[in-house]
Amino acid sequence: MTGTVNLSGQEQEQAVTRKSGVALWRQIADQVRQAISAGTLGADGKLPPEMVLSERFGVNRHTLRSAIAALVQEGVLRAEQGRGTFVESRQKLSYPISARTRFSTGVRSQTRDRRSLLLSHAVEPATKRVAEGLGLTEGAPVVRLETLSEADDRPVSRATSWFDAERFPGYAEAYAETGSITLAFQRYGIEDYFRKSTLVSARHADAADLADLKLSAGAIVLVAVAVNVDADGVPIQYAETRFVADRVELSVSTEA
Amino acid sequence: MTGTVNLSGQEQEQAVTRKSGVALWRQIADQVRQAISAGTLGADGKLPPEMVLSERFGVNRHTLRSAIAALVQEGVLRAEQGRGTFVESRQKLSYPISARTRFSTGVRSQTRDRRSLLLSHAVEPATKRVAEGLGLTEGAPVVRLETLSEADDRPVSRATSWFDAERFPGYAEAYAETGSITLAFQRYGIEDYFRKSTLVSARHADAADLADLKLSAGAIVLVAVAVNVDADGVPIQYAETRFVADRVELSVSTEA
DNA sequence: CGTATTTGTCTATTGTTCTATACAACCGAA
DNA sequence: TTCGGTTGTATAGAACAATAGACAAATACG
Repeated sequence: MTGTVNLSGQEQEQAVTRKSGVALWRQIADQVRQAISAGTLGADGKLPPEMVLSERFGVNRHTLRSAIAALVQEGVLRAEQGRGTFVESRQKLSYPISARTRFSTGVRSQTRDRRSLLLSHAVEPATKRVAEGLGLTEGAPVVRLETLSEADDRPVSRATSWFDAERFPGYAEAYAETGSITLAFQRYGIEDYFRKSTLVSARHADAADLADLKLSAGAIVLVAVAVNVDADGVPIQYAETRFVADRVELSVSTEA
Repeated sequence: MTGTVNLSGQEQEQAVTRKSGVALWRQIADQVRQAISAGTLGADGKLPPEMVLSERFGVNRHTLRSAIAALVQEGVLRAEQGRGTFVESRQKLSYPISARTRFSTGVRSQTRDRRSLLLSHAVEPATKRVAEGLGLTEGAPVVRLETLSEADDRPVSRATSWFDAERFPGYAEAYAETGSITLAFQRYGIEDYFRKSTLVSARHADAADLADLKLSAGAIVLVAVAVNVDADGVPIQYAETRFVADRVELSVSTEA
């Protein structure tokens, strides 16, 4: 039985690990960002002075300033000389995952402005993984969509979707015109569809996602690999979505 | 429309970001570990030579060696002088999340040996967050359990659970004797219970979790915050589980 | 106005990370 | 045994991260 156990992992602080791959300023930036999300730091909209925080984390003031600078760069904090450092944005978006999951609709109430951008699209042969997800044979033609979602003018997710190119020819154009997966499906006579399965994992963002999601190196993404099926249970969409872990949580409701 | 888009984010490689908080060797270690999990690297059990990998990632051989050293330390790889570097363990555990989620049972078929350890326990007043989860008033006495789960002698998750101390007096002892949440509940007449909700997020592991889960600094944990309810819908357990992101994925099934 | 508080800038020093080059040790096969 | 391929070790310099101390600039408040 250990003596010192942190209460919950979300309510603790002041725990940095030295000389091990991740710079102190980044560890602190991550913790501060998280504490702001949890409301345990800057609940009144204002951060404690740099001297106080640097002592609390046990680092030099300059190291702490590097962490704050990173968060200012991200738009999480705003520093004003002589006045203090203030919280600029706090809320985490909560994405519901259920049989009726439609990412574009679930978050509508939580944010003012939500947009989806089509970055690129292509028709290509299905890889083994995609073929399995869509129930096709490997090498069958599929439409690939690369999309970016923003909320309040800040990127929140980056998705790659695949569709059966034979069943949904010109899907990319349909999506581009409607700006919605649901509306594009309606053009093919699909009035309703369901989320069959979702695999959730987490990892460091790769270079491409870092750029698209405007993150700094070392940032974490939540990865959701999902299969959507039509009313007959036939797979119609295979998608991998990378969410900015700092801004998003996935809510799995399993009520009957 | 960008021209260069990586196929899926899981099938790409060779993308490190310089001078930004996370050491190159750690970024590479993360990517190699991930590629091994995905089967895109070392599928034949053997890794490409250090020279090949270092060129592929665009770094010095020594930097790449640091990454490999970290993975050897973690038990992912095994290096043999003169022969090469070999994959030691590969599989990711998949944890199902549904109304019937019982973490201890879902993974049984995927692994030979699975154990849960009770690290510590205590009775304490409920924080606001815990009280809300359990439907109690803030400050009401709750039992807190700190547990660690291992599969094949390697830590996979670290959980903190809270229970109503008035309804479940001595719950910690019941758990210690049975080694199971489900069996412990049966002592209080609860034959069945359901997962009401699960919030999934991701973050860097804090110092305490790094130690318990035997991770190196900068590692990522998947965080699942869950509420279990009894047959009447009354909350009986509030839990926060941190999974080692490199070894675990969460599977959300939403079939009707 | 004057003072305390707070963020911003500067210089210097030390330790870690990354690069570069070279060579040793080991394995497997000709 | 010899040789090519591979991992292991050593050394030195460049770039970055962290510490330290001092002071400037802006704000808030009496």
